[in-house]
Amino acid sequence: MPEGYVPLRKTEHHAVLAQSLSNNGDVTTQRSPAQNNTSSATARVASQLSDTYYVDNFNYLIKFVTRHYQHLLTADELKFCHTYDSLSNTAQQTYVRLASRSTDLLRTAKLHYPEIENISDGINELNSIGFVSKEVEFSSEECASLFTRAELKSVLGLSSSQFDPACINPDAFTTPDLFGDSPLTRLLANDSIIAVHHKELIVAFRLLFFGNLHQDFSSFVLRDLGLRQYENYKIDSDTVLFQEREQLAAHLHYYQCAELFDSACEQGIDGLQELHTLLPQPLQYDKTLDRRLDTFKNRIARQLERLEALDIAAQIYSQTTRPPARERLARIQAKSGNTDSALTLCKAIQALPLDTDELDFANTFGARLAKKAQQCFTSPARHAPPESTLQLHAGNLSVEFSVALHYAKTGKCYYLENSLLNGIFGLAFWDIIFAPVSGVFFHPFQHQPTDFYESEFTISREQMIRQRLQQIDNGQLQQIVNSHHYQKKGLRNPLVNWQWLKPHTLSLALKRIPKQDWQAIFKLMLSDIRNYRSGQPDLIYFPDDGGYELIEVKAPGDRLQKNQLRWMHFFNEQRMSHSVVHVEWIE
DNA sequence: ACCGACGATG
DNA sequence: TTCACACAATCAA
DNA sequence: GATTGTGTGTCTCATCGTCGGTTG
Ligand SMILES: [Mn+2]
Ligand SMILES: [Mn+2]
Repeated sequence: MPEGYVPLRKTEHHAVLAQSLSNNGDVTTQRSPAQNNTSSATARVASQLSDTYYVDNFNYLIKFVTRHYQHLLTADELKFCHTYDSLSNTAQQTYVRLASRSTDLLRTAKLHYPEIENISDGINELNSIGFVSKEVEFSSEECASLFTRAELKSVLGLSSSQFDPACINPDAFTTPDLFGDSPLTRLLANDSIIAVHHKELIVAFRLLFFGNLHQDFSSFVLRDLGLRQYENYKIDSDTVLFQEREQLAAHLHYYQCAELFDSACEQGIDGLQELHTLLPQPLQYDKTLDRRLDTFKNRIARQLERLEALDIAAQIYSQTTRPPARERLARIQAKSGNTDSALTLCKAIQALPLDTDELDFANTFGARLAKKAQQCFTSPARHAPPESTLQLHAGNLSVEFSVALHYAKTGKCYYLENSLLNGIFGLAFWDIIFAPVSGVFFHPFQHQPTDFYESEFTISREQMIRQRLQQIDNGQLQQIVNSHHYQKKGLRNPLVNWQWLKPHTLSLALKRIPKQDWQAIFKLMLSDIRNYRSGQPDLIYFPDDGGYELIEVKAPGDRLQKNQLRWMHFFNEQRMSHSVVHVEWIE
């Protein structure tokens, strides 16, 4: 099943090793990132949280939504905020603790909060105003998930090793045994079940505050512990993320649909089609909603393609503009023998491409289609990068490191892939990325402006970008990069990977690569950050004789990817030294 | 007894 | 809760 | 050669306790 992947988390955390290869041929491995940094941004680390931190954070959120969004809140939501405010400290503590648990049903015996003086007082108070229920009805499935397998086995008398909680008889928990006790009363002999209410309101509040649902209260904690440090950008208090209630409702609605994706996949074509009809309507004034909906529609349609429901997929693709919708549509048309409309679509993409990827597709795919159909189609010639072959002994190292080691004999060579150009771009334009453009910073936990990958990013900052390119022309690049590297070290930036960027490598790159080349690189990246932040060559090589070369390493059987070819094409046009090295293993 | 996944925590 | 890359399988001419 | 799907390394904040399964 291609979609619906199971994300697996690695608990074993391998220390990240940054290998730098010098021309004595020795391989130095450095542990990173530096914990005892002396620079300004990393000065504050490992602070302690106050003992009321979680209530403080919750109160902050409540205050934020009532202050900024009072007019958008429903009567229920307002009442919730008001009631919460009137609670005793103990009840507030208790509610925040309970609401931060992942399930709605909880066992009181499993609650251990030593900082709450008397948690049963808190629960009683919450019960009286309806924030929790002490009397709960629950299904046998819910009951099974509340207790451990050992507990269930012992109380149900099913000691079999093949015990499956999924097929417990619905009445099993309530059926009295010989002594007149039901399994449930035994499970609850020294325990009780409570239900936590109104958690869905907190979800809505999170959306109002963060603008998304993948961030939560841990953002506060991680910041306050100094584990995630954000740039101190100016938050735009004039613009507000949501104007209308229908907007909030639509986003919440979307997130509910997104959760259904996996099960819809399992239900096949009908399930996916049903899910598509379930989606909220877009709103003209909400571009974020458009983006979320279009991305999701593309995902549904892509899965329908896999199930060979091409017509339905095509219909959904044609409802969105977001790439790769037009690419997929053209492929479907070509596949179903509709060469003419596929070609027309390719020409439309060529005329008004929405991004680089789409344009490259139209050029290559259109040319191939036209050739087959013997029609006329114009597309730029493809660049064939200089290639060479290197014979190496197979060892423990990856191909990239093996080649780097080879080049280290005659210079310095680093395996940095996207980290180098991205990192220098991020440092060179740091202040512009975090510039106070209106409506791009809404809360203190953003690592990038909301429009970072949009085409408006460049337009909204045109003046600043022009100035920066001029400064680079005046020879100030090295100074700008170095000062940002020093001042901002450890702060989050969408393009800067601090562990891989060592000052030595930075200064070498800035010294060896001329400013005209940097200007061209930056202009290119600014033209489409999303598509040009990847595909950069594996290695950068600084020969002892001077100069530099960007090298993409290819093991036997591996070939250039689309985005890698794009960069090679650019290097060629800019007359920057580049090549592809094919490795042949010997012995 | 050991492990890996997972939730809770600050 | 990826994301970007390498790699393998498949199909078509 | 083109396309697609799958696997892998790297990246998440780090650590502790529990659960459930496998191994001895
Ligand atoms: Mn690579
Ligand atoms: Mn490579």
